[in-house]
Amino acid sequence: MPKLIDYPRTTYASAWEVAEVVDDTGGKCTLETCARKLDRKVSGSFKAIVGSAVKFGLLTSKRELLSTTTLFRRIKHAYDKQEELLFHREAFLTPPLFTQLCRKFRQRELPVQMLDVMLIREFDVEEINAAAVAKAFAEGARAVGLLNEHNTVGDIDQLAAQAPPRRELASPVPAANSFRAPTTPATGETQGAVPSGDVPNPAPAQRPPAREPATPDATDAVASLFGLGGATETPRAAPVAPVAATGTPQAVAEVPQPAAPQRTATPAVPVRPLPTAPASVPLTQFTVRLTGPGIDTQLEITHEDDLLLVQGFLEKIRRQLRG
DNA sequence: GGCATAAGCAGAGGTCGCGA
DNA sequence: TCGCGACCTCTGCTTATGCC
Repeated sequence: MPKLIDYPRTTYASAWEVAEVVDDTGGKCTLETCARKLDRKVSGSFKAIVGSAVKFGLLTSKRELLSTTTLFRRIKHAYDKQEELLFHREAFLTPPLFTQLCRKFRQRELPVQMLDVMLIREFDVEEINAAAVAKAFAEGARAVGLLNEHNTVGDIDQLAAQAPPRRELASPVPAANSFRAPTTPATGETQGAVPSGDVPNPAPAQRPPAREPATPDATDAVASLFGLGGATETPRAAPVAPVAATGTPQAVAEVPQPAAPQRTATPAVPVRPLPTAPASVPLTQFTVRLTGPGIDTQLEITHEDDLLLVQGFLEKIRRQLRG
């Protein structure tokens, strides 16, 4: 097997399309059959879509045999549109990376233009995948109602808490979500708090823990750019979907986090205040301020390496200008 | 014989270059 | 930008080997 990535590289819509085709064939079919039904070949790009469907918890894939999951069937057989949207949301948040992004930008503006940079720097997303993953996230979040027209990310916990009690289908209790990080009694997290259908559920020890941000502390300059340093919440591998299989909406098993910032008062793009006492700035400290669409912040340069970051952002801006 | 470890192999799925 | 398809990578399974 290749290096496994735990984030989808294609859009939720394309993953859903593949899952629907599998469902049309009776809930089970081979990769080849699925491709044929979509008038496509079993190519690398098609495998990427199937891989995304698996990562969204819509399908399972074993030995070229694709099967729909309980989560997919829940969506398909939702009682009403509201419930359908709720389950779509659950599927969309199955990849831990997407959950972390939603938590990170909870009720704040998603820096769409810089999202790929953040994915690379903070979430260990491969550079070659970053743009696709950023697109997949933005499009999917919009589709499931987690991102509004102002690019503000909804509060996934609040939305889930508002959800009506789950009306179970007559199906077995779904297995614990394979994408969730195993929980430890020490942290009080509940393992498999999220039903995700029959997604393959290898022993937690066999899977890497859900991705943690590469540099969750306040020292990450990109995080600082968006006011997401240590003072703000850190994305965790906490479970996402807050609806328990027993039918009662539950609060997500949050791990202890630093005091949450005043979310409602947080500007879309937080601006770090300019130093009020320039006289106290060391002679070796420089500051670069960047303002523009979706960004208004400053970078403090105290080390040669910081210049690389500035160069990266300038390059990004250059690409935007060339647009 | 039982267990631990290494080696070999198959296959899933990600990567990459190319073309439409 | 997207799809194709060859190629690459590496996990998990099976088998072989060595040690007790």
